[in-house]
Amino acid sequence: MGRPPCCETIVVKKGPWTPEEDIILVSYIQQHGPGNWRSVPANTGLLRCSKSCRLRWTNYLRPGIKRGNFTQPEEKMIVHLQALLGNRWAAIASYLPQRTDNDIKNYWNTHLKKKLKTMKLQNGIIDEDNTDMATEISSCNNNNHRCNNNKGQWEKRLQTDINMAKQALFQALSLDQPSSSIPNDPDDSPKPHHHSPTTTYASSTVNISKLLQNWTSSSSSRPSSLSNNRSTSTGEGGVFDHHSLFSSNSESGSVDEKLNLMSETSMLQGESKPNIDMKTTTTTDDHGSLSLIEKWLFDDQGLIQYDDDHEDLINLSLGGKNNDNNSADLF
DNA sequence: AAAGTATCCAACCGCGCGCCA
DNA sequence: TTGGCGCGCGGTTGGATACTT
Repeated sequence: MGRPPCCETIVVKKGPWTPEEDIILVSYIQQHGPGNWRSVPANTGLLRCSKSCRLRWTNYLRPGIKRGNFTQPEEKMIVHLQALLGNRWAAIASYLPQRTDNDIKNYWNTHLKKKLKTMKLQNGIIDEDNTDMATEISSCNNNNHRCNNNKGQWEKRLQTDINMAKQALFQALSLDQPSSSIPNDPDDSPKPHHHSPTTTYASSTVNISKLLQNWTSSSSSRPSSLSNNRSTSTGEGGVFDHHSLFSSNSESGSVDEKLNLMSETSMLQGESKPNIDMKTTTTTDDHGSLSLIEKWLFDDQGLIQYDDDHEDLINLSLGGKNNDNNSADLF
């Protein structure tokens, strides 16, 4: 025992993060790497609970995050995967390395759900909202007590299939390739999470304070909080919104420093997104059989050839009867 | 132009799992 | 073995913004 409670004893700040808090968090993570969240508030002086720090990092500050408009391929992929996995956003997000589960969840709830519903109606499919395959799977997932018997079984199959499909998917899709804000390891080799403090700009508290000074001096033009600045959330963004965060009245010197920080930050790319249980392994013999799921994922090449029309989407999500059959096989 | 309503999304909350003492 | 904690996940909330009347 002996682990002290998380953050119940200290006063924690809630609500939107300020740029200052962001930079403190980023610089700390640059030095120490993500993880050990409990120590973050203590070591940084942030009046945030560890959970909040982790959330802020994973959903907003983490390098490689793409924000704003979802592309058609992404949209289709989400629909497809949602039908396959249910509301397991973390699992879905593992297929879209640039998107956070929170982002995907939000996008689903605000856009796709509505879109699909509309399309179902247009197609004369009158089911009370939650009777499509996706929600069946989802509700099953969410009601373990009811579905336990099946769950273990299908999840095993599912994960085996998914692991196989995953790699193939990425190869086939080359998701959103360009420049993507995806981790930009020049040599594509994995990087350790931790970086030598001596080499990172933000590791210097002096430099951090310079940054803060710049913000303070330009406070008239800067938003009260990054997260409150809508334009940032829809920008081409990446990581945290460099433009707004670092725009200010940037004099040349500080610009370089800021850029340094940006590039250093992007070196943290190794930070892992939740991976869909790779530990459940894919043995080599698995490769022999393309599962139903995998076929379904790739069927009609919906993920590769993108028509913008609605029918495509609804086909993907509802899968017509084919998918129902497939799902029936699953369970 | 103002008020009301809808939409979006960052952040919070609570729960479950796995690890550790 | 057990109980507590950290972490990750999914659901929900609330404030800001956009749209409509």
